[in-house]
Amino acid sequence: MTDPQPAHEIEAVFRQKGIPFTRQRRQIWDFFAGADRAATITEAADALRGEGVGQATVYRTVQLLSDLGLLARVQDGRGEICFIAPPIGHSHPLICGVCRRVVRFDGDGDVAELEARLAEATGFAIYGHHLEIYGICPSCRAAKEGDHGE
Amino acid sequence: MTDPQPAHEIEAVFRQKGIPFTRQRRQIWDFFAGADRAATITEAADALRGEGVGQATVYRTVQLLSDLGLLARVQDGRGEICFIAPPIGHSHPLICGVCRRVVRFDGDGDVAELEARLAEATGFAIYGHHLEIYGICPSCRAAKEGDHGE
DNA sequence: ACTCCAGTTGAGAACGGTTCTCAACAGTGT
DNA sequence: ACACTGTTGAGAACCGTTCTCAACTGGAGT
Ligand SMILES: [Mn+2]
Ligand SMILES: [Mn+2]
Ligand SMILES: [Zn+2]
Ligand SMILES: [Zn+2]
Repeated sequence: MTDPQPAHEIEAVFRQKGIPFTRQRRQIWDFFAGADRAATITEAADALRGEGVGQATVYRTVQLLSDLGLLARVQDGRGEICFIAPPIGHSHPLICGVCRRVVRFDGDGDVAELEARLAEATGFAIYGHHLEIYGICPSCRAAKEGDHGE
Repeated sequence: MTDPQPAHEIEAVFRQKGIPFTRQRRQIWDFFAGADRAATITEAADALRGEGVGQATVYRTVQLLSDLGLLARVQDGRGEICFIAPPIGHSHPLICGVCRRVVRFDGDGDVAELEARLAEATGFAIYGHHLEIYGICPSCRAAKEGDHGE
């Protein structure tokens, strides 16, 4: 439940919509799906530069995957915009502010009541939310304590 | 409780830290505090261009105010990065995806239990969160229905 | 197999938001 | 008045992102 969708399932989504799933698109998907932490577009472009994927294609494909709901945009501890391949279904990221490792969770139960109260109180028609939680992962905590100094 | 802090209270924060509260910094604060909706840095720079505030100063000051926790970064319906002057105390934004009007609320009660569960389950040391809720405000909804078409 | 064709790709140019430079300026203390 | 420190802003530089357009790809039709 925390593993991202394999490429062949993504390919099915593409086919169903009549969108070609090219070699480059697979490589870009694999880059994000294979990472256990959030990555920036620049990092993806750099990693795939030597693999026969142009940077324009990386930008275009990240945009495409985001539009299809197959990539989620988050921000790391320093406010950098990163992307992650979410697992099947709806979830939210718990992000390590140091190494950007991501653990997904489902927090909708907690937010649903809140949204109902807000809709009632404000008259807004609520259509979405954005919830990220930040922390320091166990291994980064250990590394920090090993660090002599604060 | 939903009004932003007046400039003289901000000035007190600056003084207490020994940071000059210049004319330009006041103008930039007033721009964000006076708006009832999220605004981009570019919009602030454009609005203050003729008022004797350079764009470099706008960027520097938004950075400074954010560092001091006096401005919050959010994103609008199209993913644009905007800033808002939060009211006294901790809160979260409910943002209209059409006009970017912002209503603040306190959702920490709902998130606290979730965070405790996550800390327990993952071993992360949680230090913060980012929660935004998106909707369409009553007036934009009315405008949309008045619109003939979907 | 050959052609057709709409969609995709990538090198490089263009673009535009953000940051940097540095000389002028403002404020404070002596 | 003077020195000193921090701020400001016009313009240049920077760099991440988007655009251009010719070459390419792959599927459909014949
Ligand atoms: Mn959710
Ligand atoms: Mn909160
Ligand atoms: Zn970590
Ligand atoms: Zn609205």
